Amino acid sequence: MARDGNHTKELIARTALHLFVEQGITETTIRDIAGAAGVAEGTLYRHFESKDQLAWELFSTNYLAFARELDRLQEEYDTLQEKLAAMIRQFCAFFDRDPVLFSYLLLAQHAQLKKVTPEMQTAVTVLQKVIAQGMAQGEVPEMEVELAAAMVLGVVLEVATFKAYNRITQDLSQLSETLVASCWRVLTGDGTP
Amino acid sequence: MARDGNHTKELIARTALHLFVEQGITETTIRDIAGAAGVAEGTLYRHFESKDQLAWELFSTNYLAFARELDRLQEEYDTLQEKLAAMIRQFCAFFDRDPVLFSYLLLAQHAQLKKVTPEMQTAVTVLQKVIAQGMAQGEVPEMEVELAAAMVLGVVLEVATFKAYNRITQDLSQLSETLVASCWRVLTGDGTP
DNA sequence: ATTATCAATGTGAGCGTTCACTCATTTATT
DNA sequence: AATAAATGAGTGAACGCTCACATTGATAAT
Repeated sequence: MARDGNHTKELIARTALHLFVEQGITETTIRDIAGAAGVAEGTLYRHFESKDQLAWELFSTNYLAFARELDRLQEEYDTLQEKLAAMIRQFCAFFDRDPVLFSYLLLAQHAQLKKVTPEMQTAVTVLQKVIAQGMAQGEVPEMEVELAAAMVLGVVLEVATFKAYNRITQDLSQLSETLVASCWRVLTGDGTP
Repeated sequence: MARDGNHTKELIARTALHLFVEQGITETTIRDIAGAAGVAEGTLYRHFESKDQLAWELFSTNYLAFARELDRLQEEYDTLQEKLAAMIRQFCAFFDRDPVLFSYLLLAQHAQLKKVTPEMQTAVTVLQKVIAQGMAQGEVPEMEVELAAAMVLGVVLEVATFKAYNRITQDLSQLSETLVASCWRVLTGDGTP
């Protein structure tokens, strides 16, 4: 191997990730990425087919890997309450470990989600599955699974978004138990006050 | 007045709104908008300074107007519970009335929020103000206002997002009482299980 | 009633710029 | 010497925007 190509690819990917988050994907040019990474434009095309493919690889790899991680985790527990708590803690840890990556997944969703085929497992489908099981077991009252999933996801995702915008200062992991409790309250209410 | 210019401006604005939501702002060209609206490119510049200004006008007008609407509404009620319920119902009605506009505000946020100065009143600041008052009155337990606002906003916003993606079929207004109940449960829990 | 005038509105070919991407060449490693 | 990696000037296409000109309709003068 000459001039570690893998290191260069990683460097380009990380640099692109940061710039995409700061400026948006379309607003970031190949020259921007190459310049910030300290490589020539041509080098980028030795490691990625195109700018689109770079953006997609950055998205799909991490988006799908996170879904697998969540699914593997939920299998370790028996009740919805435990599964949900574990997933939320994992989510918070993921955010704290790499906030830039999280922001990218959030940002790129609109553009890239069209390329996600229905049979792919995402964080949303895992959450819906777990909630549906919990309802079938009578652990929480019956309601529309999609609605329940949206509300739970909303609690966690919006807090993460606030954190990404520095509207919240604490680490997400410090807030995970509050989030778990709030999500549980949302699920155990049946909607009639 | 010759060849109703106001009508043309509205036509261009609505067309741009739809295309921006479908394809993204940067991905939509002036030619796209002009073509879809059935006018020449030059006509667009007769009514808007630039593409950026068109996107900003579309955003700021509606974003700030909605915040004013919410603030006016909350003033009509005395308790946090009533204020919150009224605001959520208003939010749902707004979405159902013009889902495309809502999607645009959601989509454009990332790009346009930098131009929103801190002293401008937004839906988020109104929500935070109302929640802070409710806590001061002892109506709900004390907790970080930003965190509480994020969770409440998340519940409503994510359900709206699901609806925008057709993951939920009912009108948002049909779900408003469920959302109100869920948000209330989030606020009245103190986070310690 | 007819015509002239004028400002508002609409047009689209063309301009300068920027962009993603290519490729002949150079550099580093084995 | 052979190969993998890196380079950056160059290319064609697409973009936002301009501008000289055409069209329209209201108003005023005849």
